[in-house]
This record gives sequence, structure tokens and C-alpha cells, in this order.
Amino acid sequence: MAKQEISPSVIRRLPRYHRFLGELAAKGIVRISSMELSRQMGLTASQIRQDLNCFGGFGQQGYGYNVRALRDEIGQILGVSLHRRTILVGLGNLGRAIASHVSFPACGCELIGLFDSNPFVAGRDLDGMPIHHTDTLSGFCRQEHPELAILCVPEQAAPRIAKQLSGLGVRAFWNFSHGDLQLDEPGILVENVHLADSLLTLTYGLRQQSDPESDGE
Amino acid sequence: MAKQEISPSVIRRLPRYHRFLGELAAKGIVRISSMELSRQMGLTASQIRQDLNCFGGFGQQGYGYNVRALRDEIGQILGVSLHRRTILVGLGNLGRAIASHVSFPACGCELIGLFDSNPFVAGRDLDGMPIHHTDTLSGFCRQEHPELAILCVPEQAAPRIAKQLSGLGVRAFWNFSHGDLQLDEPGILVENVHLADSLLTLTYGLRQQSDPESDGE
DNA sequence: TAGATTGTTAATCGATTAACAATC
DNA sequence: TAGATTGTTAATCGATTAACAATC
Repeated sequence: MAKQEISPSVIRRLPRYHRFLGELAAKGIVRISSMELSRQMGLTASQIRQDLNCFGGFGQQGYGYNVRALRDEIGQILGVSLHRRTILVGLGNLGRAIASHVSFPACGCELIGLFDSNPFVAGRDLDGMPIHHTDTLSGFCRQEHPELAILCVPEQAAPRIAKQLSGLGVRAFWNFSHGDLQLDEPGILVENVHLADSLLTLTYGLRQQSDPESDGE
Repeated sequence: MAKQEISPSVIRRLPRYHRFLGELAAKGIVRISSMELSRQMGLTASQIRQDLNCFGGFGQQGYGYNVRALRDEIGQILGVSLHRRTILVGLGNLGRAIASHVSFPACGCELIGLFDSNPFVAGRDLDGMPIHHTDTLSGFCRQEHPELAILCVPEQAAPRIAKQLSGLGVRAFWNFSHGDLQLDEPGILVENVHLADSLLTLTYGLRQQSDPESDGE
């Protein structure tokens, strides 16, 4: 009965479909064809139909797709209405920004704890949520069983904390610390975010544009 | 003479090579084989050799690659030692975090201006850099000619600001506002960053792991 | 020279696109 | 019914992997 494996490329596109369909729904648009959606998203209609069909026939011949229904289906697939218990470790500039900028409920997550190793930061709070000291991580996890952890800690601290947390039952890491997080334990999910990598592709692109022939700098 | 086009997949991997080689160099490692590097990075040796050869023979048979030299070559390709004039618009939580968290010099960028539309934010400063009001953007651009802009503004404001800036000579946008930035002007580079999309792939992954058969929630 | 490892070509694999019959 | 648009198969394209001759 296990439906066939979905390819990573398709999965990476799902959040984007979800986002676009949400905006269409917000505009009150009821139905859309793969053709029209492809124009708006910069994909081919073929690809959209191919992608959506991995999960079953959401459309209707001669009509297209019902925007709201399709969005809900994709949301279901992604698990946006779940409440994954999530903690965030490291409340420097980036940690604080992530905590307040990302909409956790919209991502199927519930932020249940904030942690920092700095005694001047621990004890304070962020948007009404208390920041605990990292010394209390074990106790907290044994009680609250978070399954997802966001790491906004310095690079050297990340592997140690990740190891500790995976031992305490955390099964997925959203890692913002510099350096890729590599865990031996199998079955632990890691999503490494490297903002600088993204910026560098722009720097590279500018280079190609402005001085396509030049080799030196 | 135009060397053949490099594929986007290769380009997206370059920053990661650069990062890993930097760490190896910092550890004092002088040479590395594609085999050993592949183990550390989780790629195949074949792919590494294939990737690096897009740009010319950086290695040496029977020896491998010189870590420092290879890193420098890739840095050169990415343009990390350039000083792209860069501005950042929107100094909310995320904008402030980006400004202080990302190492612009290491990405070939130089942050030359900060802007916000909130009169209570404009006039202040961040890490010693003054925050200007967005009303002064045009004048600033005409004088300082930034070529890259980082947008950390609300979704509705982004298209308007991007259009204004592209008219003023900005050729690349690093967009953190929700929603994909779509510009008509050709030749303008856009890198949309959607942190929520990245988190959603984790949510999805957890779903596959824990309840692979379940369809409902 | 012998051993190691690259550069590069050929083979495989996966993802995207095109085409069209099925059907609303 | 006629028109539109999907679901799906087949064709193409690109990216990854395997293999090995070149060479340090």
C-alpha cells in the first residue's frame, strides 16, 4: 500500500505551490489551470501536472484545479496543520529573528521552548516566552519531548548540542550555525541553512553579467 | 573564447566547496583527494572531479588537490574578494539579524547603506552604521551606485521598492520578504529566500518517518 | 618505475518536457 | 455535443555515476 517514493525535487517545490495557491485563494480566485499557474510561477504546465499527480488526481479535466482544495491537499501532505513540538537554541541576533519572523503554526510547528547558554540572556524572555539556560535542556526534553530543534548557536557548539538533543529524542534539526551539521545517528533529519551560500550565487551571477570574459579581479 | 556555460547545479555547489575547503585549510590540511573530500562532504568523488573540471584542471594526478589553492580558485570564481556595493532595506528583526549575522566581506559584498521606512527606526544606527529613511533612497543610489540590494521589507512593499531600485541601477536582489519577487526587467538577478519553505521540508520529512502509512492527521 | 589520483569519455539515471487520449 | 484541460505515457534533456587512459 506504501505509495511510491516522491522525489526530492518534487518535495522541494511543494512549499512553493502551497504559498502561491494561498495567495490565489486570498485573492478570491476559485479555480486555476495548470497553464495559468505555470505562467505565474515560472514553471511549465507539464511539470505542474506531473508534480501534482504524484499524490493523486487533484484536478478535473476541462476545468482545472480548485485553488482552495488543492492548497489544502498540499498543506495536508506537508503537514502544516500538525503541531510538531519545537525548541530553539541560541538567541543571538539570528535566533531572535527566526523566533519572531518565522510563522511556526503555518509550518506545522509549535515553539515550546527557547534556550541560550549566556546567563545574561537566559532568564529574560522573547515576545513573552521565557528563555531558559541550556543547562536545563535535558530536563526539559525529558518532560516535554520536543521532536524538532532549531540551532542558532556558534559553529563549534552545534555538533555537541545536536548530539545531546538527538539522544533526548529530537529527530529533526533546522541548523543555522555555520558549517554543515553531520550526525552519525541514522534517521535524524537535518536541514542546513547557509544564508551566505545563497548570497554567493548572486555575487557569482553579477560577475557573469558584468564581465563575462574577465578572469581576474 | 567564452568558456562554456556552467550548469546551475554546479554553481549552487560552489559555495559549499568553498566553505569545506576553508575549514580544511584552517585545520592546516594541505592536500586532499577527491575521494577523501567526497567522504567528508557526502558527495561522490566523480562528481567533485566533474564539478571542478568545469573551470579547468585544478588538481594533479597522483596527488590530489592543494586545499588552499583550490579554495582560492573557487573564491575567485565566486568573486569573494570583490566589493559589490550593497544596501539593505528593512531593519525589522530579520533585517537587523541579516545585517549583523552575514559576513558581507566574505561574500564579496560591502554594506554601504541601511534603510527603513519607519521614522522611529530611521535616524538610529546599527553597529555604528546609520539607518536612513527610505525617502532618501533615490538620492543615495544616484550618488553611491549600489548594485545589490537586500530586501527585508513586508511583502506588499517589496515589488515597489525593487522596481524603484532597479530603475536606479541595482542589478541584483536578495529577497527575504514573503512572496517571490518577480521583475519584468530582463537581466536583473533575484534570489528569493523562503525560510519557511526550508522548515516545511523538515515537517514533511518527519511525517514520512513517523507515520509513513498514515494519510490523515 | 610503481602507485595514486586526476581529467575525461561513456553509461546510467532521474527529472523535465512534449504529446495525446481520457474525460469532465 | 464541443471545448477545455487533466492524467499519463513516451521522448528529451541534463545531471550523476562509472570507468579508465593519461600523467604526476
